[in-house]
Amino acid sequence: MSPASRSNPHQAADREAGSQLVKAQLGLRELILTGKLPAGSRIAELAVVELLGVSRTPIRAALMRLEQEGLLQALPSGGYAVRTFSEREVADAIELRGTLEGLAARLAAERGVAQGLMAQASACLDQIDQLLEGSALDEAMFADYVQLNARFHHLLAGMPDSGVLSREIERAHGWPFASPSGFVGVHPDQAPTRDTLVIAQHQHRQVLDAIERREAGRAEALMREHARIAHHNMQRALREPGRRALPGVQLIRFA
Amino acid sequence: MSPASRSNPHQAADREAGSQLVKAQLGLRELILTGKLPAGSRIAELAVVELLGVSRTPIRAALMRLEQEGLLQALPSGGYAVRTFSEREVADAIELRGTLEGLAARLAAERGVAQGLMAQASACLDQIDQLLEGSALDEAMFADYVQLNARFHHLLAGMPDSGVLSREIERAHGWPFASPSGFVGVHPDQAPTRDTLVIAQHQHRQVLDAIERREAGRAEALMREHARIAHHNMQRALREPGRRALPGVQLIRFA
DNA sequence: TCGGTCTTCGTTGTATACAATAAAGGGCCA
DNA sequence: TGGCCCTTTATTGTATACAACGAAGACCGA
Repeated sequence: MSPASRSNPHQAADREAGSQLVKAQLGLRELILTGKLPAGSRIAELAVVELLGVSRTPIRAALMRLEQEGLLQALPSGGYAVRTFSEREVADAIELRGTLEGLAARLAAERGVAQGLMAQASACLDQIDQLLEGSALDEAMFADYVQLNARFHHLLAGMPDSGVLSREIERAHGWPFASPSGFVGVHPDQAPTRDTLVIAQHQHRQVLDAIERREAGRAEALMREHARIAHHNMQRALREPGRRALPGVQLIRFA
Repeated sequence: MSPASRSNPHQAADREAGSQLVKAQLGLRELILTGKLPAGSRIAELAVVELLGVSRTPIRAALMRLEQEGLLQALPSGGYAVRTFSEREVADAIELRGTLEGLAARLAAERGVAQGLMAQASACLDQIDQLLEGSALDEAMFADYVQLNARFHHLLAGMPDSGVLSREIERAHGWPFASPSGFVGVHPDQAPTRDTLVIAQHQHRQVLDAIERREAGRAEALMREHARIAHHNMQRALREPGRRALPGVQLIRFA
């Protein structure tokens, strides 16, 4: 029995959890982000086979996908290594995301957005408001914020109704630290201050307002600036002592 | 013998031409762009095996890559289909490229560019000037233009010295019609007028000038506007009678 | 003792066999 | 004759066997 301790790969339970490829992709992602596969190290396929209990074929497929996503680096002699990022590359990734989201906001303003979608986005922001009005600043609150924030950014990416663009934005979100809530740790120690979230939420509102008023240039500029909060959060988070808790930070090389 | 008429896959001749994966990827790309695999149709892996003389494994890898590139669409029931594009999706892809190249130009201006790289770009533009000064408007001239133009855009993508960004720009160039010279057919009939090329070249010069003077905003705006030439060329080219000669146009659905 | 070369081993790229699903066609019943 | 179900077939997802390349170590010679 080679793929270690696997149940029959074609049973219903496995299909529920998705295909072997999905299992491999999620598993690999987790292994990388949690640092179980050290940053910069080469990845041996057979090692992953033992770790995940999936045969080489879906593992190789997952490796290819993660390389496209940018988490892995293809080695010239074959195989892959866990990619590391310079601080500047992280900043570039954030700037890239801001630019793409800015484009989305501009196009949304220029083209107009379906009523229902705007309502969903607005409702999402209402929920964030409620969250911020509550006095709790605990783990659960930050976890909720991360989720709602991700939802808002997802809705915004869909507003221009452009498959091409929304796809690229989702790609940009793939980098763990470039994603909208990348540096919003769930532990209060590493979490940004409440004021930071208030500022971010203000920008959310203004962007939606600009889109509604069809003020394209303003919408774009706001989204760009909004992304820079992540850059600010990064600089703060990286200098904190307990930063290991943030998933993926160990992928960043320091100067 | 299953992979039809293959020479031994591990002979030197094959390695020269690159791995089987590269062969499959390039071959599939060609089959799609030339329309031998009809737009919208499902792709049967075994059919491609016979067409390219490569086994299923590298073919599947190539299919995955082309799906990431955006030329193929993953079907929910498994497998892939040749993706088709609405006219608006093409426009979006061009706008996306312009935005990314605009970001590159802005960052280049903000950060400054190595002397050697600027010199290369400048020399490239000199060559285009020479081309336009010559009176010939034949196939060879357009082919040269396409090559030099691609080179300039590639150099520009590298100017911010950002692996993250240059990679995304190259991705955006992957769409055949969104690439910088996408609608510059090599047949004079479908080629843009000389004046169009003169305008484009003027923008090239101005962008370089803006970057040199560290005028970031101007550099960005110029590159965005520059990409819109492609949009203009598209609208012209799509209404021409002999447009079949342009590779990839058959992927575009009309309203 | 050091350098070079040869060998061996591990790892990846490729091909193919197998299992399961989805679609298509034919047959049966109403 | 039309609709539904069953069977059959084609095609994908997965596992694994095999071949070649690259790296590390051992051996030999100087």
